[in-house]
Amino acid sequence: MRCFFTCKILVTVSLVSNSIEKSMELLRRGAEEILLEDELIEKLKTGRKLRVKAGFDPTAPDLHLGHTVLMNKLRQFQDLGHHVMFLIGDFTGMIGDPTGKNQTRKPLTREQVLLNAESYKEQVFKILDPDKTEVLFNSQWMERLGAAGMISLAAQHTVARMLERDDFSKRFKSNQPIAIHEFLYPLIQGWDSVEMKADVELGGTDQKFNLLMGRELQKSQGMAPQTVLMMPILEGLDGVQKMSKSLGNYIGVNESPSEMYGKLMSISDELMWRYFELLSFRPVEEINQYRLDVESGVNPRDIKAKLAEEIVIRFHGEEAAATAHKGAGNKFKWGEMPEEMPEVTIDCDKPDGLPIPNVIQLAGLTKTTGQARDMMKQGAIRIDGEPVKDPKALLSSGGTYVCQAGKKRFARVFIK
RNA sequence: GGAGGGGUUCCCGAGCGGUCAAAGGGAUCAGACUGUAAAUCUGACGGCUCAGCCUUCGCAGGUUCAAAUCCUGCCCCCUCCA
Repeated sequence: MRCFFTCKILVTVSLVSNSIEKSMELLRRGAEEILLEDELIEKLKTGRKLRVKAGFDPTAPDLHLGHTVLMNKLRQFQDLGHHVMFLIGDFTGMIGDPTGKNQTRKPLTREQVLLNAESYKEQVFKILDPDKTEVLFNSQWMERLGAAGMISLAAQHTVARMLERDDFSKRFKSNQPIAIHEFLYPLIQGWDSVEMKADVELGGTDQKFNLLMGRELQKSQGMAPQTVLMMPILEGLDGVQKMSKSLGNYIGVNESPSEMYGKLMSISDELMWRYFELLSFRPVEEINQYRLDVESGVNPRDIKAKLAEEIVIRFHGEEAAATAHKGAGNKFKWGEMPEEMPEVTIDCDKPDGLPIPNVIQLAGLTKTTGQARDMMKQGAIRIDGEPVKDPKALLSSGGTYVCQAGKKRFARVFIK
């Protein structure tokens, strides 16, 4: 806005700086840290297409909303006309990024990596424009580097500096193992930046060390160091730990509209603001207004519904979002059943029928019959909507029953 | 290569001959409450044909009426020295 007034005086200069300021405003949104910001501004001033890099390990084949935080930022660069390079770390994937890990990762096989990479691409293009995105694999140059190259790369850094890194030093201090190859990971990620001639690299804040390594290596190769833009890590449904598949606290981009909607509605009120900040495309002013609304008594649930709707639309379209709303509706209240539920047929070999705990377990509603028994004691098991507490009660063959374990898990069971 | 410490149920972590399916915490699941929330309270949390039975305490043997606990060998991790 400041620029706006100066425009009147210095027309040519300010036209440029005005658009740069606008771009920066967009790029800064949600970003945790930009190293170095002035450097980025200088790069933008040159007016050339910047080479923007973001790398992904094809370790887990399914993208979740946490990944999209970064994608959204990439998309913004793309919209500003820059060159987005989507790097699939097929080579590094075989090492496993040690970031944030308190133990050594299990390496993936080549087949797994390639398979995951394919599915990655597919999902990524729900957000990025495929025509404007260059997809790269780091095996392309890493294989060519060879053992000798690897050693000279490794010579660029010292153990002491590696141990400066928080997760390494923590593991080191607490006597957890660190395998040698894990030290190679940041070096390779940095080397990718050299090979890709990256002007900017995006990554999560947990990637800081790896991202900065790119700068170091680029400098040592006589290149201008890349600007590093870090996005915060999205918390998972629990609101504490980062969203990740292995923790099971995620919302997958491929999940059904009603699942997605339901999960978004189940996040805490506190977390909702965080999701707005990092996932919503709504203007900041609008989100601030929501906050004020809630403070003055508006039910946070209704605001949360707006968020859920926006996200579902992004991945499934308007129409699906409308249905998601209904489908996810009052699913979790006692007495109301979802329209759709898994149907299961169970073979019964006994003349009297099957005990309910066994039916519940066989229908996949609980892992074990013991768990089903425990839930029965608490009145959490319902058959056709009626709580049943007797673990010896039988369901006879030939009948179809709506079985329910807790509020969320349903199945329509036919007993043969 | 040498010396020492350690591997317990999803995770952390007690136990160190019987009363141990194994304290406590976390995570998880369920019930109440509620806004499909959080917080809180309550309960469950190895498996089963469940008032009983079966399988677990790095792995394999052994001692004993009885072992997570004692002995032997092996595997793995960590620390210090070289």
